Amino acid sequence: MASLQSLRGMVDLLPEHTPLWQQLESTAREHFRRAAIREIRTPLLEATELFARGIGEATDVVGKEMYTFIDRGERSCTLRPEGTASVVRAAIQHGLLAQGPQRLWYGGPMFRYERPQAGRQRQFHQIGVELLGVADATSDAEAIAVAWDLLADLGVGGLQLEINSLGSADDRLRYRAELVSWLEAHHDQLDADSQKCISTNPLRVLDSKNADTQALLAGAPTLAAALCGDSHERFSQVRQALEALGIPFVLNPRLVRGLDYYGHTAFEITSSQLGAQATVCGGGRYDGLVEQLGGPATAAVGWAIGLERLVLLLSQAQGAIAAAAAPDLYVISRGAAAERLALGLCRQGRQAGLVVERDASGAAFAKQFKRADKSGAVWAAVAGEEEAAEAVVVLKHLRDPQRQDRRLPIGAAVQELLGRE
RNA sequence: GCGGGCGUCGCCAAGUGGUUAAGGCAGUGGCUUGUGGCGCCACCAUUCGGGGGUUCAAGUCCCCUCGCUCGCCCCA
Repeated sequence: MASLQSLRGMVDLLPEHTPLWQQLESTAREHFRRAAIREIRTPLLEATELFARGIGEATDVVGKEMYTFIDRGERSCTLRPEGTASVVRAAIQHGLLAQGPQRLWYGGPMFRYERPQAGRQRQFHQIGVELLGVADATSDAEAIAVAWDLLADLGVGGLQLEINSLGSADDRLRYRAELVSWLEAHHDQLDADSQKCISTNPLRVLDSKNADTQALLAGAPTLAAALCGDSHERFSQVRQALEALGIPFVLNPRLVRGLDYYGHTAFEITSSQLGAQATVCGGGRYDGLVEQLGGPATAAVGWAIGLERLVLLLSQAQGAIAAAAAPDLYVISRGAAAERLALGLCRQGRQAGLVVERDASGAAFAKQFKRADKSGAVWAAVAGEEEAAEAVVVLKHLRDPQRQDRRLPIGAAVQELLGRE
């Protein structure tokens, strides 16, 4: 088409799709409300430095996926590629952390310049939870439980929770050195992508999708073995808490995160019903981030759910969700005076709480009745020249041919329908 | 950034080089000058994402380009 199109990776959600999104969002809101987690809304646009410092300069997200530009004030700005950094920035900026632990959730569009594929767009939507100022292992489990219960309640099938411990910063530093020397010793047996990772982000080699590399890694030093006693103990407490909650999980010693701020607990919830992009929810602990962004030392744990993938799952699981409700009343009119009368009826009906649709086509009555029928409305109100002259409308039941039509002034017609609903 | 698949009406979709590009859905008008759901009739792509080329002849073959899509990387 030569006509204008949306930008690559930027999709329109048409009216037939928005009900599912609305249902999903309202279910999430209800879960957060019950968990005493409050909403925070931050700007879509932030200083580039926030993400560079928060997520990590060396990550792919910051290195090659951000929508960054210089604004008219010569500032480098970036459309948020994720939500955590903004939430932490806002918490620091407004001194929320001085008021005790913060239980926050956020939602909305995020932007990453990637090649679109199933379940991945350039403008995509996340909903996420951040628990700031909580250091105990049970909070990790609580955060996971909120995500797990939400997904289960939405009816997402084939869920699996995978967890791992990335250990403390010291643990990772030590392990990283061990791993790098091992990887270098086996350099020639690795796939090309993994070879490139050795110098930039060696831990990522662990979850390579290359089968040969995975087989080779069986002999590599493990992250678990590199954890210090405290880290081990902490991870064990998280697992015990999950067991106590009855939330099933599998240990995945190869699970690592792509954002630099994570440490200790890392987890992903995947669905077997998705294709290559199987992760619906990802998160973990990030005890160093608040301080790194200039705030007080604050322990924290959080996660994000990708809504596009969720919608993909839900739309194939339950088929198309019920479309918007049919109107209570469909108003048919013809002729200038009748159209004015019909307009007034619509307004009164709506003010009274009815869902009212008006046919503004001025087409033949037969046509308008066809559309009234198709709209799914139970009642139709008809106004033509005769009715307009008497200031009444004809109320007609569209689903029961036995019912008599009634001629009523518009106020009485609205009352009549309210009584019957 | 790198691979594979695909691109014919708003949607689905025939069409395997030969004169006027099936059909279905949706839409519009009518049969029915003010009463629907069924039925019937008519209308609805001078054009096959765009641009070049090959050929007497191209939606059908070739090249380029754009777009969509799936996967890699990475991530939710």
